[in-house]
Amino acid sequence: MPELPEVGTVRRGLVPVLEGCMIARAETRRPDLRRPLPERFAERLAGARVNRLGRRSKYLLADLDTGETLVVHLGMSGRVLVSGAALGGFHHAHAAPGQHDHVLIETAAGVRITYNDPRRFGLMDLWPTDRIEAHPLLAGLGPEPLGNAFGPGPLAAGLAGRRMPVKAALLDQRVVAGLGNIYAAEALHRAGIAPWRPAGRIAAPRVAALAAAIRTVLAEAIDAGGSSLRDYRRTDGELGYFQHAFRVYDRAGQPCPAPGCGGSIRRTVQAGRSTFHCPRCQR
DNA sequence: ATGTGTTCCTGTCCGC
DNA sequence: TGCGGACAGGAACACA
Repeated sequence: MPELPEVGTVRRGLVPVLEGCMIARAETRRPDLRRPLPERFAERLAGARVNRLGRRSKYLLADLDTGETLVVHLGMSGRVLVSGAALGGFHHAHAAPGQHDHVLIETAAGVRITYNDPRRFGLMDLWPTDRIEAHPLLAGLGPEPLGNAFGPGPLAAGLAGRRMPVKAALLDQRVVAGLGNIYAAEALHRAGIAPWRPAGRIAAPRVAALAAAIRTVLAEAIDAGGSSLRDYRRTDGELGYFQHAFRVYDRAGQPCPAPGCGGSIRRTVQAGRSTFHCPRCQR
């Protein structure tokens, strides 16, 4: 579910209530998500101050003053909701946890952060902050698409020699970190590249256009607060609205929005994932 | 080494 | 209305 813009939006919502704040209490309502939660997870969080809340690819990273970093991935259906902020000294009661509320974190200021994940494809881990780049899930990640380490050159290098469809290559987090099914399809449409084209067989100018399209579509989606289809919500429970700006994703049979194109959006399946594209203007 | 298929889990939607 | 099957923002893993 959440790709880079959604995780970035969650981070934006959490920064004001978490960064610089103390975790007063944590509660795990089951022992595992996709994999077991860390040993003594709640105890290791309680009393810790959050020095900084960052994001790497689709991971949230909360640096604690205990020397550990809390690593959170939302999987397909993970949500983070903020509630119960103390306003003017008035603390209102927290709602009873719901069925898929798996982890609760409460700050010293009376804010509750609820991690909800029906499918439990998400994960949480604790890892030494000074070695966070060596975390097994982070070590192999490619460049951040919005950072200086990404551009036409790095993208071309990541795609070079690969015969798999470029759409599948964009989902490989080693090539570029943070793209998922929506934004890979949207970036390819903006760049006019067909999703089944072999990744290593795209001319340099078109790879450059793709790198630019990746950056712009992600930046626009972040501005829109991400895309809400089914599960995703912002931390205040509101919807993102970038789904209204989709040009191909989930638009099978609808007209291609490219000016003067007149094509019709098609849905196909690649590597087990739905792909949407316009056969007319994507080559 | 690369690339594809399967799997984890729950919820929703659609056709019969 | 019930039931089965397809499908869903991810990605690790087993395999050809």
